[in-house]
Amino acid sequence: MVSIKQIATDIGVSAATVSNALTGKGRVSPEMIERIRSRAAELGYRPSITARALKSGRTGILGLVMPDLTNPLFPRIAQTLSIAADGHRLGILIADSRGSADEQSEALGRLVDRGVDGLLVVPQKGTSPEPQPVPMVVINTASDPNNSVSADHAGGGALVARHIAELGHRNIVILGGDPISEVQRDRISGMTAALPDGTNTTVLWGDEGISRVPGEIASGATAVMTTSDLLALSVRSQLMRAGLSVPEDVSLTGFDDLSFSKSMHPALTTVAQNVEAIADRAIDLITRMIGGKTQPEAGETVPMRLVVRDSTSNPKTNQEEMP
Amino acid sequence: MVSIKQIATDIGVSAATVSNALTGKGRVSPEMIERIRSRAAELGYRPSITARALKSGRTGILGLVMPDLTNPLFPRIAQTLSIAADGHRLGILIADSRGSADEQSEALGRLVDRGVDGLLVVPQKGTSPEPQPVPMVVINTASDPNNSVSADHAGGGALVARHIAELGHRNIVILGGDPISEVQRDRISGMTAALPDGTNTTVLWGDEGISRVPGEIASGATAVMTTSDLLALSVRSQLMRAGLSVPEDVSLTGFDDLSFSKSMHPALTTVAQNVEAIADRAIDLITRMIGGKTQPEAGETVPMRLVVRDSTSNPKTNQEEMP
DNA sequence: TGGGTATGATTAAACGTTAAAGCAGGGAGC
DNA sequence: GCTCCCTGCTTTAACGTTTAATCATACCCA
Repeated sequence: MVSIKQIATDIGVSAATVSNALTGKGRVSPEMIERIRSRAAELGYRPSITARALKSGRTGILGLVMPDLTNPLFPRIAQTLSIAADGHRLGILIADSRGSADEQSEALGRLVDRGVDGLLVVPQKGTSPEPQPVPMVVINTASDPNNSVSADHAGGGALVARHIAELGHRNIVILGGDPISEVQRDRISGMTAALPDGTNTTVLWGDEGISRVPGEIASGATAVMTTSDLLALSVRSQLMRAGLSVPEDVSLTGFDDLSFSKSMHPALTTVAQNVEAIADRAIDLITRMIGGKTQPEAGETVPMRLVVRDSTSNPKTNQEEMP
Repeated sequence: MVSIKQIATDIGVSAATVSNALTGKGRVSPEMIERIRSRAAELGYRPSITARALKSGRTGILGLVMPDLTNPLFPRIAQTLSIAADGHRLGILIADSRGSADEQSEALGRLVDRGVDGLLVVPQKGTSPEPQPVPMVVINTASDPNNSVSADHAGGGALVARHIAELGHRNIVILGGDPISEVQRDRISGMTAALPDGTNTTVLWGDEGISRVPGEIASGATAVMTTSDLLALSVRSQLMRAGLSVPEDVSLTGFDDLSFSKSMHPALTTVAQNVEAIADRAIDLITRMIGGKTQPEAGETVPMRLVVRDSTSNPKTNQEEMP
C-alpha cells in the first residue's frame, strides 16, 4: 500500500505538501502539484479512507437496517439506495433486524459502533427505532413524522379503491397480511376512506382471511383488494381452486408491483411505490442531516402510482347473474 | 465520543494500560483491570473501529458485489451472508454492478478503496471478475474452480430432469432466460445429460421462447422445464391463455424456489438452492483466506434440493389423447 | 548484600492523513 | 533600508488505538 509519505520522500518534499497538492487545499506551486500528481499516478496511490475517517470523524458509510432482508421490496430499495449513495461518495453497510425489535436495536448498535455517519431504517412492523447518536432517517413509516421518507400508503390505497369503485364494484373484500403492520393499516384506511358511501366492505387478515375469500365472493363480493402482490397471488390460487376466474368473476388488486406481478395471469393491477424517489429523498435527507442540520426536518411523503393491468374489470351485472 | 485517553486520565494511568486492560493483552493487575473495566462501562466507552482499522490494516468489512441487486435471489443471499458475517464480527458493504462488466470492475475498485478485507462476488453473467489486491470469493460460478462457492446447478438440473423422466415424460421443452448466463447453461446441460436416451428435447430461450411453448405442446411436448421460477410463472400464464392446464396437460418446473412459487396455482415444482450453506461456506472460505492462507483453495459445490409440489404429474397417456 | 527476575506500569512510536501554525525568501511600497 | 505581505513549503500535532521497548519496584535466593 503506497502512502503519502512514500510519495513525499520520493520527491523530497514533506507529507503535508503532498496532501495539499492532492487535495488542492493548501498553497502549492503548480509545478509541484504536477510532479506530485504524476508520481502518485505512477505509484497507483490510493488515499486511505480509514486514515481519513480517523482524522475527520467521518467514515463515509451509511447503515441500512431492514426488518427482514427477505422482504421482496428490499432488492429495489437496496439497489436504488446504493446507487444514490454512490453519487454522494457514500457506502452502504447492511444489517438485518431479523424479525425482532431487540435485534433491530442490536443491529443499529453494531452499525453505530462501526462508525457509520448515518442510519437508514425500515422499521420492524409496529416498532419505532430508538434515537441514536448519529442522524437517522426512517423509511416507510408515516407515523413518525420527523426525519422520515415514506410512500403515501393511504394515498395508494385510495388510488386502487377509486379505481375499483369507478369500475362499479360496491361489495368489496379487503385483505391484509398482518394487522400489526402500520403500513398495511395505512393502506387499508386509505382504501376505505376513498370508497363511496354505501359500499359494502369486509376486511380480512392473513391466511385465514385468504381461505374465507371464496365464501365472501359467493355471498356477493365482486372485488378483492389486497395490501400486497404476494397476497394477491395467493388469493388468485384460492379463487382458481374455487373455479372463479379473474377478472370475470372477481376483480383483484395487489400492492407494491413486485417483479412477478406482470407475469401473472391475468397480469395484476397493483400500486407501485416510487422506490427510486424514496431512496433519493432518503439519501438527500440524511446527507443534509449529516451535513450539520440538526433540527428535525418534516417527513416527506412520496405519491404512489396506480398500475392498471388485466386483473380488474367491471363486475358482472345483476342481469347476468340471475337470468 | 469517549476515548481510551479519557478513561486513562480519569483513573490516572496511561493509555496503554487502559488498552491492555480492555483487550487483556499486556500485564495489568487484576484490580486495575477491574477499575478500568468499570469506568469504561460507566462512560459507555466503545472502541473506535476506525482507529483499530488504521492500526491493524483490517477494517472488518467485506464487500459484496452483485450483478443486479434486483436479482430475486439477492435478499436471501444478502440476509444469510449478513448473519454469517456477523458471527465473524464482519460487516457487509454492498455494491451493485448494474448490468455491465465495467461497472462491476468499478464497484470492486470502490470497495477495495474503502479498504474491505475481502470481496464476495456474484459475477455479472458471462464475466469473470479480474483479480483484486484483497482475497476474493466468487459465488455461483462453477467455471472458476478456485476460491469459489457455487450451487451445483448441473446437479440441480439433473434432479428435475430425472423427476420429469420418472413421471414418464419423453417429449420435453427446456426453457432458459439468457444463453449468456453460465449458470443457466449449466442447469440446462445438467438436465439434458440426465434425461434417458430417446427423450425428445427442445431448448428455447427468452421471451420468444415463451411464446413458442404452446406450439411445442401442440406438437406433442408434455413437460416444460425452465431455469427460473419467474420464467415458469410466465409460461404458466401463456399456457393458461392457450387453454392448457398444469399439470394435467403440461408438467411445469422452475428453479430457485422464489418466494412466490409456493403461492402459485398449482404450487410450483422447483429446485432450491441451499443459500444458507452457500453463504456460510463463502464466509468461511473468505475468512480463511483473510486469515493468511494465500494459496487458492478448491472451489466448493453445494448440492441443490428438488422441491416437488403440484405442477408436475404423469403425462396424459396416448389412449386419452385419441379416443 | 547484591544480582537476577517477575510484576505492573510507562513511554515512544506507529498506522495514514490533514489542519494549523510557522518560517524563509522575495518583491513591493514608502 | 525598513517593514509588510505574499508565496511555497515545513513542522508539529492530532485523530484513537496498539505494540514494542523501557523502567521502577519488590521479591527471591544465594
